[in-house]
Amino acid sequence: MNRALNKATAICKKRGVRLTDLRLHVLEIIWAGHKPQGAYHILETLRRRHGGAQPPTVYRALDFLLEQGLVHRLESLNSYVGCNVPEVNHAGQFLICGNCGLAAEINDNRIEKAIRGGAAEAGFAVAKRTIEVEGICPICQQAKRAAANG
Amino acid sequence: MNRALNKATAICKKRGVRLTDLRLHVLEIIWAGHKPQGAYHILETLRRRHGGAQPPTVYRALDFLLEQGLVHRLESLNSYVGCNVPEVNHAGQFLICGNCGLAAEINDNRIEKAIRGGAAEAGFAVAKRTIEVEGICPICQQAKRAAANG
DNA sequence: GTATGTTATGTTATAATATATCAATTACTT
DNA sequence: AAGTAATTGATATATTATAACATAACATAC
Repeated sequence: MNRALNKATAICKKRGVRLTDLRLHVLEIIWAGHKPQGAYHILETLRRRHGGAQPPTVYRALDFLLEQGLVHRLESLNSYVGCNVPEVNHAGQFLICGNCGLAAEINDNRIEKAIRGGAAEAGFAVAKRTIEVEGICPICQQAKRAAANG
Repeated sequence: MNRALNKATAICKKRGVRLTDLRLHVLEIIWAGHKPQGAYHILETLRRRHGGAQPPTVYRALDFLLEQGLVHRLESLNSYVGCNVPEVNHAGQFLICGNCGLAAEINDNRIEKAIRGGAAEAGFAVAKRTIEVEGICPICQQAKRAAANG
């Protein structure tokens, strides 16, 4: 997490954009959550240190962080998660555990290729991809098996 | 569209589930729209023939239609679109035009395979897939080129 | 054909997510 | 320091979705 925040600071400096206290704080809240965070949950947490925060406060910060690729938005959960590789522009592919709520970002080139291929066949110029797979993560699978056998 | 409604009627009969007037009406509104329809837009339209309709009226009908695979939900648009192949259980893959708003469903096996592969490598048991690609459809691309050249 | 359970709908209220708008402030540039 | 642009504050409201409870329609057994 600290690595992520340091990386974010460095990237913004390099790009000449301003990672203000507020924005950094929102990013910190997202990372600290370990799971995708909803905007209003972020708002609640933010208010502990930032009294008068309102929905636009959070959404603006999120907009900035999304633009800079520092977070991804999960469309199927209406929530936001930190990006591990913000230095490279990419479309996130997510595996979301329906049991524990964890969202793992993967970057599978075959998926990316397959999507580009499918879109190309339809003559479609791709701008943005939303790839979200919901299921059960290995840890929860094992826990369930253990519970069933115990 | 009539074909889609007839197909839906047949499927529901076969499955022993009730495609009531209300549900059929909602399905009809979705197909008539030609584009993904938001729940509240559906509600508005529904009220023309069904006076006291309320949000739950629509959402319940949508739940039913989704369960039966007669419509898909587009997570990135919070909206709903009819399914052309409701007889087979499948995950929809969508190409959404950011210009004209049309959503084309494709069923590319390479994408499906790539996703299964990526998830399997992570030990993830897949339950649901959200594959939505936003971009520009061929028709709008051509229109734009024409406008640029004209 | 009436009781009974089940499924579907009506009705009211509210939760959850997101944006518009305009004013005030802060930071950057010269 | 003045001018400009970017950021934040503040209020209101739009949009999407569900909770909760009452009633109606339908099906089945008796």
